[in-house]
Amino acid sequence: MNAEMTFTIKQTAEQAGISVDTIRYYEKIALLPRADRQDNGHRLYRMKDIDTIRLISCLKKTGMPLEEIRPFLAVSANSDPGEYPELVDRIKSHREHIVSQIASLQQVVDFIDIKLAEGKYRQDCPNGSQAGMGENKPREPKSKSVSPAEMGYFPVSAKAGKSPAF
Amino acid sequence: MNAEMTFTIKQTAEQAGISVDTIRYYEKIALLPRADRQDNGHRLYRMKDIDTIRLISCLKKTGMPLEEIRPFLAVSANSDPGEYPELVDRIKSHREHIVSQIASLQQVVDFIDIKLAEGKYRQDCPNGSQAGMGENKPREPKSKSVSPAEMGYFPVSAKAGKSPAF
DNA sequence: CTATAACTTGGAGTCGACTCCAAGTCAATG
DNA sequence: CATTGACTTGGAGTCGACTCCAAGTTATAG
Repeated sequence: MNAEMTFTIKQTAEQAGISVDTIRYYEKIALLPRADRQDNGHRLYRMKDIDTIRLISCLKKTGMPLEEIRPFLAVSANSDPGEYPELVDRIKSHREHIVSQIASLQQVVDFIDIKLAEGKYRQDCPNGSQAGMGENKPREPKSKSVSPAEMGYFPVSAKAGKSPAF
Repeated sequence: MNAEMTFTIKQTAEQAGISVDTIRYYEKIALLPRADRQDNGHRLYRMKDIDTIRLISCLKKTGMPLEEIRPFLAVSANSDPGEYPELVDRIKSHREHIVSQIASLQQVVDFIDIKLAEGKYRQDCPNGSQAGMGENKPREPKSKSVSPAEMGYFPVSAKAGKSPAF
């Protein structure tokens, strides 16, 4: 129950798994708020700052560009999304984006599995936006089968061709 | 069915959902093999080329850098992964990468849901149980993939409090 | 015959996200 | 007191992945 544990930029970088330069860069572009400084001018971080950096790393891993991460942090900082309906909308929309990304990734996994299983390749990985799939948590969704042709940028015979046996 | 349908670069770009410049760029960096040319020098594409480009787009969406996509295409082109055990290993490893990415994304979705549901934030997406594994050294040169140390997402236990578990 | 459109090429420019550097400050150490 | 090390700053450089441009060719339309 110590008062408040604090960290140097180096310790913070280690804990969050990113470089000190990156932390300074995030502050520079104001993705992170200006960190408190000690008397000697050194940056001082607290657990919540590390959590924020971790959140950034996590979102980045989902392929979200830094600019899109901003609204998440704004909400995060305020702990009150209800007050920012616009941000909430953006977040909800990004949630949908992520959900479809999950579907897309799952298809790639299926694709790989099929290829590896039968020693053949070729056949596209259905891309894109799919209509309305719900949420759910594919914990270990073994084979869910490559989805049927749905969306598609255009009405193409693309899906035609050789189907991977099965 | 006609023998072999062919497409111009523009049609190909439209079908694959990327720009013609990007197709030329991929050829320039040899991610795509040099396309056949017509008598007038124009590039000529076939369905399989479009499939390949779609595969690239799909893998890109999973956050894979172009250089890592190469081996996939090599296997794809040969339609015989069995002959390239090394490539198969890389692909398997990328499969794992994708699976963990899915977990990561699901984490973010859960995070958002919790956030939106209770109007509070804070609680990271973290590397939660990183009690005692070696941290990734900052000296890590060029590796952006998910280090094993980076994956320890909390299960949606975030409900109750916000006290970081350590 | 010219204009337009669709392509070709090599190369330059852009953008996001770092990553590195030089010069300086400050605290502790030999 | 000189050195070492961890930090500070502003700014330059890098890298991946495009994106745009100028100059040229070829095919078709008016």
